[in-house]
Amino acid sequence: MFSIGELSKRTKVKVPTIRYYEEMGLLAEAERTSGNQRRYDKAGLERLSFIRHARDLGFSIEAISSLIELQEHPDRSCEAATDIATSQLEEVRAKIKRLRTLEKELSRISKGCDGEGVLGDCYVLASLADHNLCDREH
Amino acid sequence: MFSIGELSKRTKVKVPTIRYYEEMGLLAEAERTSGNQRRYDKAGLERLSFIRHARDLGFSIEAISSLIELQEHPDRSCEAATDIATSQLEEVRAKIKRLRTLEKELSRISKGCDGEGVLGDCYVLASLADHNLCDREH
DNA sequence: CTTGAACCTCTAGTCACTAGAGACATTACA
DNA sequence: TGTAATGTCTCTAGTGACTAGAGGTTCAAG
Repeated sequence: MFSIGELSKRTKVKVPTIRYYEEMGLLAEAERTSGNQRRYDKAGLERLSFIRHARDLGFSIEAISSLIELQEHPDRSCEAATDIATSQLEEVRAKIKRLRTLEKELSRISKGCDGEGVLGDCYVLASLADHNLCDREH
Repeated sequence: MFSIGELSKRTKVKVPTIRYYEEMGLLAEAERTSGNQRRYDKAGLERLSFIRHARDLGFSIEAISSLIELQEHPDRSCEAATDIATSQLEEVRAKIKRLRTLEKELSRISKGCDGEGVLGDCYVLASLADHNLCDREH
């Protein structure tokens, strides 16, 4: 059994974040010492590692909740879990696509201005003021 | 002179968002009718278009504030504006990089599981539980 | 047995909005 | 001119996923 600080060190999840996850129902309520401090075991560590890993991959708290619920029924079909992962993948791909468009636009804007002139003629500001100067929609 | 709703239609920025921008100091306080309703002119429209466009490109409210301040001194060097745009571009590139890593990882996880088995053997859940199953850091 | 670090709960703040309540203003039409 | 519908006003609270801080308690080392 170890303390919340120890759990924090091992998982690299900050202490207040662990308490937050408990409040959100991602982590079961921890056992307590007689002095009301949380104590964790290996199961708690594994659960939090799972959450941390999923968060790193961009899964929302809600999605993680669903995944955890699924974990608790190992006999069921794993279609639902695969669905969640796939839709997360789609979201990531959509974000990448959008960011690539922005990248092109921003790089065009940055390049258009060498930073040496005066703001009155600045291409950065002009581009932002006038959408028509853009190559494409975004 | 036109109303906030009209301005909203023309810029595609929602009415409460316009009021929010005013509160945040991005938009000057609008003139009012005798009945206390906001009225805008061409200058207000242009200013809001600028803000909208910059937000679309992912600039933070704070960055936009700086850009607007710069706009008000057309005699100064445009280096600062270029800096803001460039750092925004760097942020976007960093995000893309990170998301690409996630994409690879998620696609590996999704592919590992055809959704036909049972949760107890689900590769999606196993991958999330055990970081060691990952190809690389993320 | 004392000290100091770690822990507890609770509230409030972050960002960029969004939603809703309840009251007042404007506009279109009869 | 009357009225009904739509628009607008302010204010408060909620979103997601935390983070920061106050003020108090408990633990572990020496």
